[in-house]
Amino acid sequence: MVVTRFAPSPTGYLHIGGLRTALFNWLWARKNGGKFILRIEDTDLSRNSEEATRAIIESFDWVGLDYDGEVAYQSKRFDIYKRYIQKLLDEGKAYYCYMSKEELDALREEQQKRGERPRYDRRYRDFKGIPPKGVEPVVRIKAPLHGDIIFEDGIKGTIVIRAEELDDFIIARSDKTPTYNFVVAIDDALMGVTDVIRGDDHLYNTPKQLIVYEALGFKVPKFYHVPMILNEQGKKLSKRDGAMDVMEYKRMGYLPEALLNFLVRLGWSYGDQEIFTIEEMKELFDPKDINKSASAYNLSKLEWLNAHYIKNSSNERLVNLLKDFNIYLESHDKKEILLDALKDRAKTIKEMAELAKEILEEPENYDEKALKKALKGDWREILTLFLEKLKASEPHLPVDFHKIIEDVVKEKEIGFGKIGQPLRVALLGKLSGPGLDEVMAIIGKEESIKRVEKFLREFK
RNA sequence: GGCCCCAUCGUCUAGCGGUUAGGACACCGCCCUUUCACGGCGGUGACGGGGGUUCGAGUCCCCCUGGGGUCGCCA
Repeated sequence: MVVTRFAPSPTGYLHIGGLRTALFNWLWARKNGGKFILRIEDTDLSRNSEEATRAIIESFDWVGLDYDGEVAYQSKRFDIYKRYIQKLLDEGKAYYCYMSKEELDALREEQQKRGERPRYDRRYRDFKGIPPKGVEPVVRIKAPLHGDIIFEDGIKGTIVIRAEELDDFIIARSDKTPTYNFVVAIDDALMGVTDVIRGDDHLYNTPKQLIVYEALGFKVPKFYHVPMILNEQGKKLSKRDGAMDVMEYKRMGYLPEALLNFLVRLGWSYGDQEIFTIEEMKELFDPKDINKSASAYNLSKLEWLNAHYIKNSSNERLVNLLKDFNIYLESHDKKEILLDALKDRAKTIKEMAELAKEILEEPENYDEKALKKALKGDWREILTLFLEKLKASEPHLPVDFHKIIEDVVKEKEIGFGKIGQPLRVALLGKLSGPGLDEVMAIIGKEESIKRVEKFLREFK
């Protein structure tokens, strides 16, 4: 059975890079009918926030990622870790180190000055004497002194780290709390995790965790280190790059499946396919196909995908989504026409809401450029004639309104543009938007008359 | 700086020794059209550089260059 996990530290919202690794893990587990575990890495008690955990779960809910079992909190498993620390101590595979932080800092500084790699010098590794008083020791694990640590990364290939690059890293702080590299290995082993898919900033942690696996005799999982996501400039993604928080995408009017589709294609591909339903992702995804190089985030691709998914959304769903942007269409009798017209031109739900507003509400002002184009020739005459015919009929559907426009065009022997432009500005205040017959059908005969009359009054 | 990883159009990518180097986004044209979009058609545009190996290299090897990661009692 395949067991994967997403193991964030609760230090803030879930960002899109995190969501992508979560997605990869989730897909792999779901594809194989396995388990996907959500585990909160909160061993550093001073940096936790429940808020952050809630934010992560909220994001999961929004995009539709589910996890198996309860959320695991490492802070609630300290007794387990303590047993293993004691075990290693008893077996002589770990030891107390009485070096203070100050001493350590001094040592590091000195090494740096000499141009050496800062590393603990293992001075307490085989310490037999009397420990110094007043120092709460940390526990360090005995890392191999020589040789190579080798592992096969499912994405990067064979990784070789020389033992000399590692030191006896701390597995328990002086306040007795266990550290990350230690608990990760234990939890992954105890929870039966078979495939670890994580950011490649963890690549260097892997040999450390391997040391723990080795010391405890645990079975080693398969590792996949996925390259990071870069910003649009090809630099490391940071808070300054705008939308990092997954929930921000909801607020901007993106559909969860668009975000997921976008993220799955960042670093992974399946031939020339661009559009993937969740089902297709599950069917086709394989972590071994993930690229080795980092990929840059690009918003216009996301927008394109979002537009695609909006186009293919049911109007019923759109009505619901629009509520978040203060557009309430349930009881609007022409909502189908409105939604169908807007679907093709909105890149986000937010944009769709804005466009809807522009149609539903009488224009407050008229675009300058649009006016210049509209107030030409005998526009007044044309609109007046149109108004006359509009009042004399009972139009409901777009075709009905179209017929009226057509009549005017025929009678005055003009092109559609001659009436189209002034009428469009009168109705919408600008030159773009859905077809005029549709617009009028949506707002109705009376509102159309009202807007044209107002326009006629305003511009003599 | 040490160690490690990476390198195809602007961007996401296909390519797994023999291709006119393909697709997508973006961009630019044309068509459709009462406008703006949508859609359709077409176009510009890439193997970072240098050495090898080979009959043949985007594909394999080495070096350089350029990016990135990491060197915590953070995760």
